[in-house]
Parts: sequence; C-alpha cells; structure tokens
Amino acid sequence: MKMTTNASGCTLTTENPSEVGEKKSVINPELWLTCAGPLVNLPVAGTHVVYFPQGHSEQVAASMKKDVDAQIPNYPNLQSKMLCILHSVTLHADPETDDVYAQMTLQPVPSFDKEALLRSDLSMKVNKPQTQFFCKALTASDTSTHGGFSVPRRAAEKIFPPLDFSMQPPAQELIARDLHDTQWTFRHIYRGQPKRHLLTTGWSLFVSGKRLVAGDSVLFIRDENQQLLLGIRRANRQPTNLSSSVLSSNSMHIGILAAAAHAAANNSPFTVFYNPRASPSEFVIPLAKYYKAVCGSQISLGMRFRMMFETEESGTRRYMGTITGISDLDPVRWKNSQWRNLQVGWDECTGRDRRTRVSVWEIEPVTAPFFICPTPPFYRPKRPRQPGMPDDESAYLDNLLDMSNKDPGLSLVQWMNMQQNSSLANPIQPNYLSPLSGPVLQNYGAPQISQNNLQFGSQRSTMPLDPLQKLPQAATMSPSPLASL
Amino acid sequence: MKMTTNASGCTLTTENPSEVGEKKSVINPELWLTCAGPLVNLPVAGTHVVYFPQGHSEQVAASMKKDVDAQIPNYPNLQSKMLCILHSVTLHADPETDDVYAQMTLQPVPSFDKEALLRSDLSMKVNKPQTQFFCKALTASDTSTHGGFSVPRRAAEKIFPPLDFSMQPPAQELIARDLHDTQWTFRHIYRGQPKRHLLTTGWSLFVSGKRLVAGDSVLFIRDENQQLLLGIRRANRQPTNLSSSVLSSNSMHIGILAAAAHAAANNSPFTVFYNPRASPSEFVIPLAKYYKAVCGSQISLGMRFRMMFETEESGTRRYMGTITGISDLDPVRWKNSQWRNLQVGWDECTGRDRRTRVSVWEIEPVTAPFFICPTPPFYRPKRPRQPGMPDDESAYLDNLLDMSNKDPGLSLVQWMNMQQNSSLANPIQPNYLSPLSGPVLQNYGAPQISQNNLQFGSQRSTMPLDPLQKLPQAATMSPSPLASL
DNA sequence: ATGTCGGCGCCCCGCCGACAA
DNA sequence: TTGTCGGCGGGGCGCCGACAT
Repeated sequence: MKMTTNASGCTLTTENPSEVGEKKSVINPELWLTCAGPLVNLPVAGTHVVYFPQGHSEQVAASMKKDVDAQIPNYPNLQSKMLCILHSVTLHADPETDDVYAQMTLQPVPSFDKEALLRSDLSMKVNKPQTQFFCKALTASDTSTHGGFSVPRRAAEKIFPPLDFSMQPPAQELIARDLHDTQWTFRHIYRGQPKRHLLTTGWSLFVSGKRLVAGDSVLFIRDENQQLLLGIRRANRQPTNLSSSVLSSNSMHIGILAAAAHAAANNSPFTVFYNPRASPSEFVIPLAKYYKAVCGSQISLGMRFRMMFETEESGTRRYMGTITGISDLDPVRWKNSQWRNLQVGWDECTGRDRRTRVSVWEIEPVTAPFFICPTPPFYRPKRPRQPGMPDDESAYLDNLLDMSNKDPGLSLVQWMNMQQNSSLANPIQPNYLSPLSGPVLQNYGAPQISQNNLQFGSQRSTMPLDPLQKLPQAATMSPSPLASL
Repeated sequence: MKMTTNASGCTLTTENPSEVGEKKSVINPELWLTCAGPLVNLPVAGTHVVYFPQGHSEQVAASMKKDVDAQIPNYPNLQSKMLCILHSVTLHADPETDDVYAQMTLQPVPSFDKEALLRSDLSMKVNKPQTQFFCKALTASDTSTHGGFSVPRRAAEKIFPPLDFSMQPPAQELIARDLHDTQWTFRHIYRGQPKRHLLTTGWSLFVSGKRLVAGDSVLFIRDENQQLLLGIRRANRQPTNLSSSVLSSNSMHIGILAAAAHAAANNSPFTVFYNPRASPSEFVIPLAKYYKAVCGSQISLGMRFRMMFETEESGTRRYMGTITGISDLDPVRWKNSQWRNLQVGWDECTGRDRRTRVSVWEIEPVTAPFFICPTPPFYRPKRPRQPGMPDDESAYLDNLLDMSNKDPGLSLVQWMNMQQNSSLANPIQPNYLSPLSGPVLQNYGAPQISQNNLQFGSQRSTMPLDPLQKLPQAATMSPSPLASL
C-alpha cells in the first residue's frame, strides 16, 4: 500500500494495487481532488470522523436514481451517526467513466478525547493543496469532429508551458496524464485571426476515448513537478447504472445498514465508498467540523446563513439563505437525526441543485442583527468569531477549545431537546434556549455521561484501544447524545 | 407491467417500464434466452423455487472478481436454502454492455403441496422455445475496419430471408433489432470468388456501437413473426465492474444475506438479480428440478454422471464425470449446504470452465455398473428411468409422482445423514445407505415433520396465503430438512 | 467454406483563417 | 476573447476479388 505524506505529516493512502488488480499506477491526489470539485474535503486517515448511514444510503439512492421506499428492516441498535476512526482513505477512478470515488475504512469507537479533536481540527487545515488548474466546459465545436479544442487565453498562459513566440506559428507538443496514468499528447498551437490557443492533433482521440460530449468539462493542472495532468467531469448527472444488474436497490440499502450495524455492534472495521459527484452531501464528516458546527452554533428558525456552492467554472460561490424549519428528514426511519434536518430557503437561485434541506455543518451561520437576535449568546467582546474568515491557526485552535471550555453555547443535549420540544409555527421568532448548563468538555468524569446515554455507537462493548493512537488514556468526553433519546 | 402468456398458460413478466424509466420497449424473451445461452432455464413466475443465498453470494463475488473473504456477520436463522414462490421474472439487458440479466421477486413460504410440485414440473417443460438462430464468434477480419462480416453459409440460408439470385450480385437490405429494440440495418450481399454471404454497409457501425472485439459473438434469430433479431455475447468474462464504486463487496454480500434473512423471518417478498453469464450456476432452482435431483437420485462416491456444457458455437455437449467427494463448499459459513457439495472429476477436458464442484441438480446420474453398485435402489423393471431422455410428458409426470409415492429412494433425511456421517476416505467404495424408511411424500401429517425441523424457511411465522395460487388447502409436505440439523 | 490481404475510391476527419458574437 | 463555419487536403474507412487454408 502506497502512502504519501503531506506537509502536516498526516498520511493519505492513495491506492491499493493488490485490490484493484494489476494496476500499478497511483492516483494523483491533487488531480483527484480537482476532479472531485472545490467543495470536496476528504477527511484524513488516522483522524476521527462522524459517519452518517442515512447519508450513505442517500448516496446509493442517488447513484441508482431510486428512492429508498421499499421495506427495509429496522436496525434498532443502529445510530443515525457513528463516531469512527478513519483507518484509510484510498482514491480511485472508474476505469470506464473516470468518475472519481474514495474508499474509506472506518472503525467505530465509543468516545473521543481532546487530542482526537485537536488532530481532527488540524487535519482539516492541510487537506487542500491549492493547485493551479483550469476547467472548461466543452462547446459543440470542441467536441465535434470538425476541429480541435479552443483553449481559453488565461488558462493556457497559466497552466501550459510558455510557447516560443519566435516560431511562426508558435506551437509545441503537450503531454498530459490522466487519473489512470495514461498519456495523452496534443499539439498546442497559437494561430488564427485573431490569435488564439488551440489543441489540434490528438484532441479528437481524447474526446472519443473518453466519450466526451458538449457540456462535459475538461481540466488541466500542473503538479509540483511541473508535470501536466488532465481530468474530466461529465455534465449529465444521470446515473449510468440505472439498474445495477448485480444487486437490487433494496439489498444495497440493507447491505449498508447491516454492515454499519454489524460494525457498530462489534467495533469492527467496515468499508464505504464515497462518490463526490453522485450526491451533493458528504456523509463522513471530520469530527472537528461536526463538533464545531453542532456545539459552536446556535440554530434557530429564521436564522441567516451562508453556504458554499460550486460554480460552472469549478469555482466557489456563497449564497445566502434562511433557516425555515428544523425537522427530521425521515421521521420514521431516522428519528432525531442531524442529517439534513434544516429546511432552508435561498435569497436567490442557487443554480442547478436547489437544496431545500442541509445539515448544520454545511452552513456558515451569520451573526443575526439585533432586532432578530437581541441577546446573541456568542458575543465575545475580546475575540469575536467570524465564521468563514481565515484566522491565525493557533488563535483558531485556541478559539475552538476556548469555546468549549468557557462558553460552549448550547449544549448538544439542549439543542436536541429544543429540536423535539420547539413549536415550529413562527419562522421569525427565534426559539432557541439560552445557554444554561456548564460546558460539555468540562465533564471529565465520563461514567455519569455514559449513564446518560451520551456515547457514540454501541454501549455494550467496551472501547477497544485505538491502534492508531498511542495517547495517554486521558479522560474521554462524549458530548453528543444519541439520536434515539 | 407487460405480461406475455406462453403455450402452457404460465405467465412471464418481461419488463417493467416504470422501473427502468422512460424505456418503453419490452425485452424479447426468445432473444434474451438465446443471448443467455442454451443452458439457462429460467423458472416460471407463479411456481415454487428453491433459493440458495450461498449461490447468490457466489454470483456477486464472480461479478466483483473477489472472494468472499471479509468478515461477514453470521445470520444463524438464515437457511442455506429457502423455499419460495416466484412472484415475477422480468428480463433486462444492460444498456451499456447488452449483458442480459433477470430480476426475480421471491417470497419465502414454509412448505409446499403436491399441486405446487406438479405445477413446477409442468413449467419446466414449456420454458424453452427452440428458436432458429445462429451464433458466430467474430474473427479479426469481422471486427477490423477493413471489411464487413463474413456470414457462415448455413447460417445465412437458415436465418436470413432468401436472396433474389437473379440479381447480379444478389443483395438485399436486412433490418434487425437488438434487445433494446434498436434497429440495425445491414447490406446483405452474396459475392466474391468463391461466392459467399457478407454483411457490408452498416456492419462497422454495429461493431463500433456495441464495442465488439474479435472473440465476441454475434447471434441472429428469427422470431415467430419472421422478424430478424440480433444479440451479442462478449467473450472476455472479465467483470467490467472490478470495484463497484458504489458499494463495498463486503456490504453487497451482507446485503444479500440480510435481505434474505429479513425476508425469511417475515415471509416477505425480496428481489434478486440473476446474471446468467456472470457465474456458471443458477441459484434459483425450480422446485421440481430440485426435488427430483435430491429425492430421485442416489449420490455416492465414485458415481458416474453426465453434465451439460455449452460449446463454442452456443450448442450443448455432455461430458462424463465421476463424483470424487461429497463435502461442504464452505464448512464454516454454510454447513451441510447442498450448494455445490459434490466434488467431481472429468473424463476429458471440459473446455474453459473446469468445474470441480457441482450441485446435485446440475448432473444427470448414470446407472452405475453392477460391480460398483450391486443393488441399484432405483431399478424398476416396468419403467426404467433414463435420465436426460425425453419421455412422454404424462408418463414422465406419472413417473415423478410414482417415484415419490412408491419408491422415493433415499429420503432427504437419510441423504443428509449420510453426508454427515460418512467417512470420505475411500473414493471407490460407495458408501450410501440403502433405503430403509418409508417415502417422504406419504407423510401427510405435517406436525410431526414440523417437530423434526424439516420445514423450509422460518418456523416461527405461519404460512401466508400465496396470492397467486387459489389451491385447495391440501396437506402440505415438507421433504427437505434444514441444513442446520 | 471462409479468413486475410492488396487494391483503390471516396467519404469525412481534421487543420486553416474568416467572420461574428 | 472565442464559438462556429466554409474551404480543402489527405488519411483511412470500407467495398471488391484474389488467394490460401
């Protein structure tokens, strides 16, 4: 198994040749991430994550273009979320379609400690190397057999090696490798009236080889060795495998739930696949991201927030929205789940995916104006929190713990209670509770928390020692209540 | 849902447009069966079948090119076989690869009666319409862009409409439809020196459209309306979906077992997919086929048998073999399962698939010579059974019941006991037990059998009325023991 | 009987600048 | 700045019979 070590010292397992067969190539992580899109943030191997079976099931439903309707057995011991150690993350690309996906090995753990939270938070900072790239949606001319590919001027100047403009016309041979390490060669020429950058010879082979059509996107990046890499993103989000021909949609959903339930009961490892472009929402969330979102924010009806969306050109853009409801997405199967339990409205059209439900860790709360939120419980004169603004890292971490130790805002218990008890009639009047009880992270005496049924995962098995961490057995903290409370 | 009724009055559900999407075409059953191969025998909707989760799991493993190795939770209440009603059979073809597969809806039932057995036996006789067809493996010349398709002389004369030989050269336009009802047109010409049948114009579009390579096969059939249909069979049995990118192999296996266990516990319907060309063995067996094989034959070490194999040209051929062992394929997970529990050796090379393990219903026992089988328990002077020989139907059915009522040979209980108790040291000496007890089918007083744990499926739930059958509630018979005895 | 190849006609792939949006 | 098109040259697709097996 090949490991790459990034700047932070965290390891990212990229490919397991023994499992994929004779394939010897290693997926380039930068290229994989660029293909996955600007919003995808893979958790780092060795850190703690929160796994949502409901979201996992949702991704399969999206891949199959089918609802989760059929009768699926209840797994009463299966939580709506599971605290896990992420043992490995391997990057893959479908050899037929070039669709990127990740394979993650998770192992449920009953609780986490301070260091795990710190490590998770640290890992979130170093995940995305900001590689130089460009991404263009293919036009009808680009994909027709009549001609080549028209390269946007800025893109060519930023990514491609500089041309020798003493030549007439200036031209060079470009060699780029895709996710499977296949080489593609193109003739890059600067000609025409007015002058423009074009890819000619070799381009049609690429289009037909990848079966690209107008609307699909192609992207080029330069890695740290100045090597040219290229990837594709298909436009039509229609699932190719309408019916799986191997397993019924029902069996797939059952398989996911049963595998998770079995792993939870035995604290044993299990494997999931994450397809970034199949479904809009991630279902394996870094612990720190989850923790900060759930413990660090007040969620209330009428609350204003911002959220990131992907633009056509693979950029990001924030849209403003308002929380219009807090309710279970599936009150029958997943009661009191935090998975997409916020109903939202948007100030403007958010493009293709009009999401009406999001999870709390997907949004950035905006400090409410005084007439809506007269006593902001998060107001700190000395260190105001600006969600979404990059801070000095040490200050940020300090802030994270500071928040937990001194001013946790709503505890999770309060928040969950609020969810259950609040009447959702008035969308303007905020109906959160003011912070009353002590901070969660000060509860170092774990037993009483355990009695209160506040642990992640299964209660009947004792916590196995995490093989990846040799931490002193400090006090464990369990700030999250069970959804089945 | 479109239903077609064949000669016997049995219905075969062919396609469910609402589930596949906007696709309105109905899969032609004859074409589907021809593509599936001569050995495939689909059970008929409305009849009883025996479902083997182990075989189902095996097919998924073959599709994924992966062993069933990972830790899979035990389902102690899941039998190695389940008696089911087959509610529906819908035929499908992968839109990308044209691979044929069938979707079956099964519902566990605890027992069956005499009429169910008769209906199952009847349904086996009417399944295969012997359509006229030809099948040719494509040569390098057939698939190259240099030329067209060379049609074997006999094939063209048998399947294609006759040419007008007054023309110079004789030629016509052929229109054939594939499994998706897509029309393909070819120029059929009789020319060259020596004269031969060729498909020219249109052929290369077909080859590139289906992505055929040398070694793949193409087949043409004429349906009852004299319409030309065509299908393909790919040569390389390498699974296209090496890694599923949606579900881990482990979750798939768990999904199969959990779905079957849930259905068995609740006597509720569940759905399976059967890929005829992914794995060599069927895992949904008509009840009568299973019953005749298990109750109608003696199985012993050293026993001689014949078995059908598919030839290169989509024909059938029998190979002779010897039973060299009787043992569990998976003694840990599937103890005392009848799934491929016979180890066999072959007299000659059986071609590509050298199967070393088969199930008893896959073979045709050959009456052993006297020096090996001194007291053949099946010897009936008045009506000797000739396995594999087509009999008069009424006589055959009579024989089936006759056998059950008067001379069942080994009862299943005896046979299972034999499996467990026999020492397998001597491969020549037959070590079966001689028939001792009375016939199973005479045990009409079901309760005592139920006490002996001889029922299919779950015991705790009562048998739900089969909605497809309005049979008089005759006495039920339960000849099969549980594998977990 | 049929797989492969040389010959060769012509279609269309693909490179070019001219426009226009 | 860049999407589309007419022009047009040449490579290869594809039809033919000649062989060989």
